[in-house]
Amino acid sequence: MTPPRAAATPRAASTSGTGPGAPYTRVKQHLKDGLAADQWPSGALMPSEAELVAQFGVSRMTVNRALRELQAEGLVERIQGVGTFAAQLHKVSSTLTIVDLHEEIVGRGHHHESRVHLQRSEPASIELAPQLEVAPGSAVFHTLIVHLENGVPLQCEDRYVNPAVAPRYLQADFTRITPTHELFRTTALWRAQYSIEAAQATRQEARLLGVAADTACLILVRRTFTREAPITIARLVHPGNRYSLHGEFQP
Amino acid sequence: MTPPRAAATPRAASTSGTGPGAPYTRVKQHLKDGLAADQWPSGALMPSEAELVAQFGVSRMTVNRALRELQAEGLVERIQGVGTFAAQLHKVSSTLTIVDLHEEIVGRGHHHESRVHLQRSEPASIELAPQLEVAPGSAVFHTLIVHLENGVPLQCEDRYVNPAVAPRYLQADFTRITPTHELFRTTALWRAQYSIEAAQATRQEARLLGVAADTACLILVRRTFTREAPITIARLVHPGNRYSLHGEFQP
DNA sequence: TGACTCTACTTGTCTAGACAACTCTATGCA
DNA sequence: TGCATAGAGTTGTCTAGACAAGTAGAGTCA
Repeated sequence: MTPPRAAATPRAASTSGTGPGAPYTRVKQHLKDGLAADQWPSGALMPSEAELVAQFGVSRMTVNRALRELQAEGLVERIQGVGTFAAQLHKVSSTLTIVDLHEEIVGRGHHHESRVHLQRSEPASIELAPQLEVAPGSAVFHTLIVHLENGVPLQCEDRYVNPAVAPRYLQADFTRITPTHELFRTTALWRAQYSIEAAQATRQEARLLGVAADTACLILVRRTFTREAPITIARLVHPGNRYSLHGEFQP
Repeated sequence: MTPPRAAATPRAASTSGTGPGAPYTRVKQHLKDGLAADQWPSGALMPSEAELVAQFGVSRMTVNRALRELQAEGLVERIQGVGTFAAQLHKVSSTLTIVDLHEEIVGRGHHHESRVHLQRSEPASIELAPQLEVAPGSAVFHTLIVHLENGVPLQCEDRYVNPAVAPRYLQADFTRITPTHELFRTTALWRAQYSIEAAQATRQEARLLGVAADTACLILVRRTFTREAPITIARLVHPGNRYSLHGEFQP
């Protein structure tokens, strides 16, 4: 016999039937939720395709697609002839690829909300000006936005934008679209430069994120460029206890 | 160039001289090759599913899978009701390049010193074994090294190595060369997987790094692979206040 | 001219069944 | 006891057809 399966909660009623979207997304989200809730600890055997077919009343191809995509996302590991297992880090996924946070959160089936704390034009400080290659004192755009996933602060985004590259930046409604999305839409990304560090957030950031002032945070500072000029410099602060970056590359 | 329109015998096609592996991988590779050869410039309309079905003599689901995976890889863009288009390559993956710490420190004109705290063979724990794809309890190599830059602890490197891939690993003198260098020299890196998080170091790590136990640290866990098997898993701990990762990518 | 509808084409998804490949366990035999 | 093998269970893949959803263009009508 194959290894014993964790006694699956007969939870058919809650998710089968009326989930949002296509059947395969329902199966996928059901498994994602279970993984997030630690229903299957790392390495545990998950339900087989046949069991999911019975539970959701869909065809095997549909279940197979859901599982295949979870595997591609690194959430599960599958072994032919053996079974499907919960992968190690079901914490949070993000690659260093520049990804739109909104799409990432929604992709997890969760709710994304942006709180815009600042959206205005400011004179460039003496430290900032060379970063954006503008004259000190000339106007630059500044936004300060906190992103929430299901109501929980996930990222504090402090961003300066070069007006020469994105002149209409300030007119966007950042409660509806993210700065990343707006800049992707209006500029031609050519190069990015990033630095990642672990440190304490500033007092203001800690307050905005709702964490203690001495919490270890993951701070990513990213500068992006068109072929000619800097587009933006962003300081992205994640509370370390609920976020981890991960990625993969293949030379 | 176009494969012969083999009649409905599905398996016949796969064994008759055409590319390796499953039909969907053949379709996928064919399109990848075409994209690499600039057969479809950025934004150009690519063959429809129906055309590929006719060309390869496979079912539409098979073609669909190939295209869906290319889309997931960012190589094509698909619009329902319109068609499939060659993508402009812009969000290519980031390179969190694996750098040899020694070269990095020396490159800064500083002095590099390694303190080897552990260098031995151990039985693989139940948690570690699947990470290296070895049997639990079988021997794995373990090194624990602290790297100092100009006498200041910069990184605590806790590393496990798969003996099947690097059988002579333990014979190296790690006061003279780094594990990264040794493994680069003796193995063929194919893929790497990493996760980055901000957290507190363990008590032992804090002691080895000479920092307070509650210091925010940048922790990078990296697993590397040859084409066949895991090479090593390393936990690299940097005191957050004196280190930051940085990188750059250019599509 | 301008607005509308109809049609052809495309992708998105699902189904029910089939066979292949693989792993693990239990059984039977020497 | 030790080994070979059969069988059950699992994932991997493919098929042929179906309907839904979306787009673009041609044609129609006021």
